[in-house]
Formats: sequence, C-alpha cells, structure tokens
Amino acid sequence: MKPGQQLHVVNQLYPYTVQFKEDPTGSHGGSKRPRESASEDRENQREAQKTKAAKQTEKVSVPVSHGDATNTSEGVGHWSQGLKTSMQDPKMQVYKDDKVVVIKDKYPKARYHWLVLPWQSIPSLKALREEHCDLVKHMQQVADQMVEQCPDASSLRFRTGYHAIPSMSHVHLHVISQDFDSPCLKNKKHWNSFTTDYFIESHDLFQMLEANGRVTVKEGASELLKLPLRCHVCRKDIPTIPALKEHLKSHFPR
DNA sequence: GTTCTAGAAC
DNA sequence: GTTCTAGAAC
Repeated sequence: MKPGQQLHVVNQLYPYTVQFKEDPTGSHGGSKRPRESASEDRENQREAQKTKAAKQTEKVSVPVSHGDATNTSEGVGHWSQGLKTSMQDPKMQVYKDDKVVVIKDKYPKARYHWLVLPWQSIPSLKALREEHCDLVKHMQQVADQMVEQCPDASSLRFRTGYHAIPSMSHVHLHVISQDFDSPCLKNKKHWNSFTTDYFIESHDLFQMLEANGRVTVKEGASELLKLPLRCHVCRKDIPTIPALKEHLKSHFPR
C-alpha cells in the first residue's frame, strides 16, 4: 500500500484515500510530459482491490443509505469531495509528477479545461501558507505545460487561475481556453466565475502568497457571480445565456 | 459541483 | 405560449 492509493470497500461505494503523515518524496513516478495513463498504478490499484475483496466474506452488505456520516453532511461521498476521488483515478489523469496531477474537468466550460491538483491535501485557498509558494509555482508551470502541448494553443487564448470561492474541496488550478464553447456552460454563475475577478489569476495568487504568506479573498466575491452577462472579448452586455453563446460564435468560429 | 423545475420574463 | 433563470436538493 502506497500513499495516494485508493481502497474500495464494498463495490466502490465507499472510496477511501490512504494518506501518511510524512509523504516520502518521489513516491510517485515523475514524467515531464503529459501522458495517456499510468499502467503501473492501475495494476497496483487492482491488486489493492483484489486483496481487500478477498478478505470479504459471504455477507454482502446492502448499499442502502442510513442516517450515518457516510453520505450525509460534508463527509466522504459528498459531491464537494469529488475531486479527491477523480484525481486518484488513473483514467482521469492526463499528467502527473511527484507533486501534482492534472485531470480534465468533468464538466468542461470551454474546448479545453483542465484542473491541476496537488497530491498534498489542501482543502481551500484559506489553508495556503508561505511554505506552499514552491508548490503553487509548480502548479503554474505544469499549467503552462498543458497549454504548450495543446494542439490549438496558437489559435486560442488560455487563462490559468483559481475560483475565489470554489464549490469543490481540494485546491485546484483551472486551465481553460477562452472560447467558452461548451454545452456544460449553462448559467450566469458559470460565466462570471471565469470572466470576472471571481477568477484569480495564478500569478496574482502566487504574488499574494509570497508577499503576505496568505491568500485573502475580497469579501463580496460571491456577488460577482450575479453581475450582468458581459462578453469578455468585446465587453458587450448580452441579455441571456443563449444569446451570449450565439454571440461567442462570432469571436470563436469553429 | 449538477439536476430539476416553478414561475418570472418576454 | 415559450424561453429562461434561479433556488432547493433531507
């Protein structure tokens, strides 16, 4: 059993992430370039599942929800913890090294939309300290690498940054192309979370962390999500989401 | 974070 | 009447 491996008790219904107090460096094989998937990790995971499955006896428990902490409140299994599960899934991993992993956003809001996540568990921006500076900088470098290897990097603009108040737990850096051409972009909150100051540029966050040892989010950031819809290219106000999507076609033809 | 849908807006 | 938004989800 290695740090970061997953243990599925009862038919994948209750994923557990094994963590150690001291994460020995180099526990994850590093590679500088994005790759398809890690076959060795998949093997290891299968082994872990097999071992656990063998220990199970005949009495198969029923997947019925009771009022316990398993699927209520904000514990494991809650939707807000979904990134922790996704980042461990080799099928979702687009790149990984000893410090971070990159996955595709499950509901991409543009033609290209990745998330860079540290292996180290950092619940939110509030938990960031000066000692995370190197990690944050590395996340930014990996984000830049993702853009470099994108086939449309020359024709599309990209931004990399953090949501001021993310819905999902575990610090994650968005790498998103600026076409916003996606059926998953559906409402004002989606739009404003990437096109207003709700979106904190990676570089700005790093500078804040370096200067203050903390990241502070302006109060009232959540109000930014309610701003009128405005085109991020020509600054034109657009009345509705469908009209905005139609408008974007003029800036980003297929 | 998403889905669903009541009722506001047109 | 249809389109679209915005709030609940136990």
